[in-house]
Amino acid sequence: MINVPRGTKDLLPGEVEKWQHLEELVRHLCKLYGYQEIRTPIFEHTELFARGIGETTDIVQKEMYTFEDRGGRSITLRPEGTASVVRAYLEHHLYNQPQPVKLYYIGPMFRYDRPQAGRYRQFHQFGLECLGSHDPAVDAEVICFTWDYFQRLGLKKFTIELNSIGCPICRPRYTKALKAFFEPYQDSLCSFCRERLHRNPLRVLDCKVPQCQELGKNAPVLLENLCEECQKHFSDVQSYLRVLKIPFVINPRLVRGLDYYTHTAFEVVFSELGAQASIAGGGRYNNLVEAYGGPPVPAVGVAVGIERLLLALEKSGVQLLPPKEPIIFVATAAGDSRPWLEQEAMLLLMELRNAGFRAEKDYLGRSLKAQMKSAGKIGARYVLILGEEEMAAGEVVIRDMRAGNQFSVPRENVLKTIVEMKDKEEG
RNA sequence: GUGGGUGUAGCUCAGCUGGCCAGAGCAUCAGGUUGUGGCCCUGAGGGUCGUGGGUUCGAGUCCCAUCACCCACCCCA
Repeated sequence: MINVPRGTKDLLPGEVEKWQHLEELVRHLCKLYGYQEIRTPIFEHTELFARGIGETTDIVQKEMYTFEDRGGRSITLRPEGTASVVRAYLEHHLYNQPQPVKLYYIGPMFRYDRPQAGRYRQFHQFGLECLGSHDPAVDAEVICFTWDYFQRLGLKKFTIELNSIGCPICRPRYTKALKAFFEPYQDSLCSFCRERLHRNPLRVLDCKVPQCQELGKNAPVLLENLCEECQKHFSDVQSYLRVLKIPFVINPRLVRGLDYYTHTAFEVVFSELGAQASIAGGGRYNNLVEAYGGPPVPAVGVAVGIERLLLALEKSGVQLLPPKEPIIFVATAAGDSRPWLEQEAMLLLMELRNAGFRAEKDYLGRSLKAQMKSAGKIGARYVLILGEEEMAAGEVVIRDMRAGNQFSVPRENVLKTIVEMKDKEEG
């Protein structure tokens, strides 16, 4: 018996419909916001991620699905979407198109993590990337999209956390000050933070160990040390959000690991999910395109985790299953002429489907009784019964499964009658 | 990668301190007379008790290992 690989799962009927619904809304909103879909490969040269995401991050250091292909190339299953989009933007010279270029993607991502609630090795994201504009309005648009999307789905109790992590001018200045601040207390920090202090000092402020928190209380605050330009950008983004009436809270400890990330950082948190509370994250990355060897193109983006969103929606009591298409079941009565009736049934199915109805019949050679039973089980709205006698008289029985009554109509009027009943029902 | 919990039919679970206990409900399929559903009744199929070792006369039931899932840490979607 072979099972799915660890950290992956099958999506069965009953569940996929929810995914389809989420995806449809993504596509619909992207149309409204002017984002066009881009499909990139799910694997790339390892170097793309190593350079773009950062050699020092956990993703690159221990979470990548990397392998050598038969040609000896190092290949990695994408752990996130931005790197590929930027690669494609450069590779196809999209910077020569009218700017900004607004793209969205949707699909599987892969990280070799230890699975737990809301965390899988193959998980799914959709994301937006807007390349080519510095305008804080774009930051606001991306956040607005995210908020709009969750709002339309009916998600409750989520929080948009916002921060600015500065730029290559002010952040290094700040991290240096931060290091200088903590260094005298190094021995009092937890072992993780001692490591963090070198790799990513901002994270020390986010540590949960009480002692580290205590020490961090008097540390310099990034938001108070932004350069003028960063401050302006940050306050502009906030102004836009206020005008749009999008609620947010400022979380000074919200951090992005790398130098390519600049200015805006935001996350959408659904606290009831526990340890994996973050259902979306995004921000600006004004230096990534250049880092990949392209022109200096500013950009901002967001990624939404579908599995986590689904969990959050469930906790919000959101019903995602769309109403089912009414089923018309064609049954045949037993008897010597059943083979012929079966052919008639197939023909009727086709007619119904051509007219836009969902139509089904039995394929297990069941008795009429059993056919009725299974029609009831799958929730058929009407059952058309092809009986020997009626057919001989040129008639078909239409049974209304909800009302529990039935009547005969001439064979040639079956479609017409069904359409009439449907129209009547829909008022 | 570290720590804790769990693992019995498709699903939810029972099986006390090791010995006819391999079970229930639901689901599936078939019947309840001759051409009709939803309720009810009857019956059937389906399990190497996660896997592999070990202890024992004998192991779902004890021990070890392994795998998977869940939860937490790390990190993130």
